[in-house]
Amino acid sequence: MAKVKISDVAREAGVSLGTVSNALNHPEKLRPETLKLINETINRLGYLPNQSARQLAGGATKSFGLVLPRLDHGFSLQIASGAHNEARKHGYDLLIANADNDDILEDHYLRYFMGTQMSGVMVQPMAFPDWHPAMTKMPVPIVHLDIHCSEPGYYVAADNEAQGRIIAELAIARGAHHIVVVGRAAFMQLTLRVLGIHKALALHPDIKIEVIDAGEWNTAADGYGIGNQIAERPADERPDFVVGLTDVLASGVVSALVDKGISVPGQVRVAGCDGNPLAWSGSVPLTTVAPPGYEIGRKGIQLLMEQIENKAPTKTKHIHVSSAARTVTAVTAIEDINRQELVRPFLLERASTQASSQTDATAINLGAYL
Amino acid sequence: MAKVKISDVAREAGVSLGTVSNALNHPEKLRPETLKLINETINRLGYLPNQSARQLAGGATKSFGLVLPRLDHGFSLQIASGAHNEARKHGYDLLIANADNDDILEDHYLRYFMGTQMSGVMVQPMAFPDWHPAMTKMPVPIVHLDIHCSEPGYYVAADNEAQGRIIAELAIARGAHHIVVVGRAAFMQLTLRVLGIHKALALHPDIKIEVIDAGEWNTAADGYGIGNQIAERPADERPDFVVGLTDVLASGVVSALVDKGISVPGQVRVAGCDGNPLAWSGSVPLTTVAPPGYEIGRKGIQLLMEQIENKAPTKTKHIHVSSAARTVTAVTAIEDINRQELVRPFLLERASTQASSQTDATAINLGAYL
DNA sequence: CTGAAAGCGCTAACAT
DNA sequence: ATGTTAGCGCTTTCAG
Repeated sequence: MAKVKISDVAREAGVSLGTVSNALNHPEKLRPETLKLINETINRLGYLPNQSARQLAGGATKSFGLVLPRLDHGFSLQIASGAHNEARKHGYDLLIANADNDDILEDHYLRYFMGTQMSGVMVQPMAFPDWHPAMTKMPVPIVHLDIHCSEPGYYVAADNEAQGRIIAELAIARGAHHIVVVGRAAFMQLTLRVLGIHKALALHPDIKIEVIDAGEWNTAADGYGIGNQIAERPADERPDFVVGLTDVLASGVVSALVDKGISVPGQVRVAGCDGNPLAWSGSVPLTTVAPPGYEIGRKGIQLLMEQIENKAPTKTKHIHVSSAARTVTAVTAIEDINRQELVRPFLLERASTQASSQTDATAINLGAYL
Repeated sequence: MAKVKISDVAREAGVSLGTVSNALNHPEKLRPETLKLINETINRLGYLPNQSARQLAGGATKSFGLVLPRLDHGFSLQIASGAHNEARKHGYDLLIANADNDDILEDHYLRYFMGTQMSGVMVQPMAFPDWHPAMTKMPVPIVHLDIHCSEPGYYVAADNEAQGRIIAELAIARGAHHIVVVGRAAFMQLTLRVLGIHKALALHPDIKIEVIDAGEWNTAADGYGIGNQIAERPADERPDFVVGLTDVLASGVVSALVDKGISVPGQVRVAGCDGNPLAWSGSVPLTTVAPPGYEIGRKGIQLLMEQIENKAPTKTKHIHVSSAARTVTAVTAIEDINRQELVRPFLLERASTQASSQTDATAINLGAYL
């Protein structure tokens, strides 16, 4: 129980405290034999450097914090994975906190990380983040994932316009003549998807496109309703390709269609648009466009590194300003950068749009999400 | 960038430094109005307590560390989830580190957490852990997950014997007359599974049981080989139920059987035994017995709490023993407890053993792993 | 409630 | 190459 500390090691090894510290932080400065002696002593005593003390004294930490909204979604895990690999590559540790769908917890961990003198923090914010203006000008580099935003800050997100474009291109490739886009473009993201679809289709004036902007919440039930409506049309007015702005919507459409005896993908192909894993679970595995979590995580760390490196000059080295003059508002010196990185999503084609039936749909899923 | 510190808050709020500290740690000791004033100032200045300093000064941390071997396996995520919820319930934070299948990293994070003055640390060790004897008597409560071990320490794992028993009971329920158990019981875990199977079957002397202990690595290829061998037997010597000691093995068996034109589960039912998600991806979704990750995570935190509470008396409060006498070997005072908790696994029945074909196999998967 | 002061264990100068 | 020392920011006394 008695904690072994650096001075114990020094005493036991018969060297000075500073030497042990050097053995830990600048081993190259020691004579190999001294180093060896010290390391042996460290192991013998089971000494563990007190990280808190190191950080307090040293400043830097060489570790990043990542706050995730949940751990049960492949996308977040991909982010964690990409972030971790990139961080290790730069010699940094990555600590992950699970906000568990709770925005208070999210905030809590965010502050915790910033207070731990992490070198940087990343967060995949919960839906509709309510930015503390303070957050923006925090003393620690921070990157927001999976979200676009015009506020100053660093953001990495999937390219929603590309998401739409990709799905439209698939429709074209599958020989669609009449496409119906389903869903209420209530948020920026969805609007961008619609935009992408239109852009891709602009090159194909022969293809008929129709947007059904019904329902308010983009629920599966909304999708089901729209699917029903489509099913009841005379065959020649029926689309041959339906795009759901979200996968939930699309899967509702599939259910309705199948219930009405319309074959998917035989008579109508259906695709979602956001890589939601639930897309596996329906009766017909749903084609979708998944955001590349791994890349987003990687990119996020890269932006963190960038901030760290640019900021390097800011050496606050023992500048003993008179206490009175220390007006904290000097903080505004931070440039109000807005940096947004978009990462291209990728197509996950499954049974709901396939030309011929294939059996390996599940394998594809696993590759993408596990 | 200039970090706001507690003294800044004190000055701005016109109170003393100690009062701000109290506002943070013992708010009940302050007059409500002072508290409010201080909190406002804290927000206004964007003050973030330096966690490193707090820990250094205060000792405790109210947070746990969890080292996971990987983030891409449902089991580990379940652990994380269960651990997180239980930790929050006790008012603790949970920080997760991903060792990424690298035992050096695992060790690194373990030490990191211990050095961070975490209140406790949990680890789901990589296969074949090579216990540092030191680890056992660390200054921080530690719990090992997903592993049995007779070394002193705290362990929470799935009940492997139950795992075998459950699968055997399923076989019985499905009317098996001739069961083949496939796999090399190379490790304790697998041996226990076999034991469980035998125990369950002991009550049914009419059922024929056969163990094929082939291959050395329990690979899918091994399973395939055994599957082939089974397929080639005359129909009356062929088992009607095959249990793979691991899912990988079982899926190899399924492949071989199907390739030889033997229907699964029509002619032969096959089940795995360890809840590996890959069990979804084969041509026939595989029945398996999954370890209850969530429960294991929960239980782990409970053991941590237990250690913390028992250890409470150990107040090392400023006992200024003479430096010379401070022999570190006093550590041995820790009782060499060996505490093992077993958690019962649960059956995930899928197509490979089902009586009638069902379609919701995927839904079951999602429920279990996402 | 204030003010002052003693550390917590370590790092990074600065000497030697 | 090694020893010495001044903090890092905070929590806790303890006496007003």
